[in-house]
Amino acid sequence: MIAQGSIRLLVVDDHLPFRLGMVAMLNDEPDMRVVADARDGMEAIALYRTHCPDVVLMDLRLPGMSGVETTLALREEFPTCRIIVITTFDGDEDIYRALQSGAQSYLLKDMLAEEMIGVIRSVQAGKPQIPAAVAGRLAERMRRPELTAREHEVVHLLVRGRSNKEMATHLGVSEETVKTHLKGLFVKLGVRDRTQAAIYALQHGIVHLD
Amino acid sequence: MIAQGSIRLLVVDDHLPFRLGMVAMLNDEPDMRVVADARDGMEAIALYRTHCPDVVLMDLRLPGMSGVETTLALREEFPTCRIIVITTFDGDEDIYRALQSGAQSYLLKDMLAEEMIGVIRSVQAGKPQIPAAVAGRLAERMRRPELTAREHEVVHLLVRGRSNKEMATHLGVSEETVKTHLKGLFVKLGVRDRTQAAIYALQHGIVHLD
DNA sequence: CTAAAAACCCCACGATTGGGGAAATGACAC
DNA sequence: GTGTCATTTCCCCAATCGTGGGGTTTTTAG
Repeated sequence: MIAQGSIRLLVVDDHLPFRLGMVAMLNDEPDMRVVADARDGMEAIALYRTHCPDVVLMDLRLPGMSGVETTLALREEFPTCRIIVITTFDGDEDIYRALQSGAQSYLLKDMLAEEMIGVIRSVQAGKPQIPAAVAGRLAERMRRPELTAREHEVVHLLVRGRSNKEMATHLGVSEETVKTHLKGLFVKLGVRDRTQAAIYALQHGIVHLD
Repeated sequence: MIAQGSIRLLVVDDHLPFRLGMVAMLNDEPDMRVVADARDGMEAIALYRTHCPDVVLMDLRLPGMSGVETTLALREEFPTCRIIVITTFDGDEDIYRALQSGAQSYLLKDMLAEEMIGVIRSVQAGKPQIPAAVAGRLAERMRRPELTAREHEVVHLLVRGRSNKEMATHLGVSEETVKTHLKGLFVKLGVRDRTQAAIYALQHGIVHLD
């Protein structure tokens, strides 16, 4: 009778050494057991169906479906499933979107084992904890005004290095309109020009390269 | 007589799960043994001194000393030491600098176990192999003209979002001079404006955020 | 339904930036 | 010394960009 209150886990990450390490680290805890591991979103969903784990540990950058897309799909099919994102991305927007899409908590890969273990137990217990470092970033995100749909399109094109004229053509609007959206963007991001806006967007995870 | 031709390894990475996973994966090979693991550069150097491993597996992003700095320090003290960088960074400049600083090969964390194992054996045998994906990026780097010291300073300030005037003040030169350096930068990077240059520099690892 | 808010659109002006070229200095290699 | 290269300064000029303001449409809340 090992696994009476045992927490059954699914690890999703495309790095083999990381998956192996998580398995080793978690199986070392007496009340935890990794029942499966997946290298991408499709595999994660399939394995969730067959194993019905208690908690999923999900990376954000995955080949094919992203971690956020996989989280949304899992929460759609299994509304009660518990997902903890674990990643190196520490942009406030990454954190916000992960929690928004249904994740219960958010861990960074350089955290201590005890912290990770503690968060997993808290999520399993239905009282999810958010590490202080992550909560701080989330607070940053909350202080930033919401971008409009157009502003998101504009900042996306900006990080692709497009000029105002190119954005205008691409969006089917006038160049003056693009400039208006950029103005709003600069104010909301607290920057003064397009270069700072592009860097800010990358740094905070509002837009990703590739 | 297990370890006759056994390869003794040191793993350097700040992510605990990754270190554990590498240890598990490599110790699974009959001819390999992880003799120590470090979470930062200082620890890596200390452990190298006491264990004299055959090959070091080194991450690039470490707290304190970077992977490149640690590699330089190790190669200085132990000119024959063999180092393989293993990281998620795939910018051509990251690869170039790692090999430049004395690393024998370069692996990406999402590669297959067989590929990693094969590269470690080849490095141990004194005939280092570079994975095709990495070699391709390196070729990209070779097609790009070398930046001058000033151009590096300028692109660094550019990624910090500074204006021409601010760069001029910061560098103690005229604004016209800054523009000249920017012109050279645009030509060498194959871009047309500062925003594209900043993005290019980040994407290719010429400058890193933080 | 109406009023307010938000999003979207446009013009005009000054500031900043980018593109062409030219040239002087110093360091360094041949 | 000669030649190459990095660094620096300057010019002119055109294009792009950022900021002021004003205006219209769409959404949302009551």
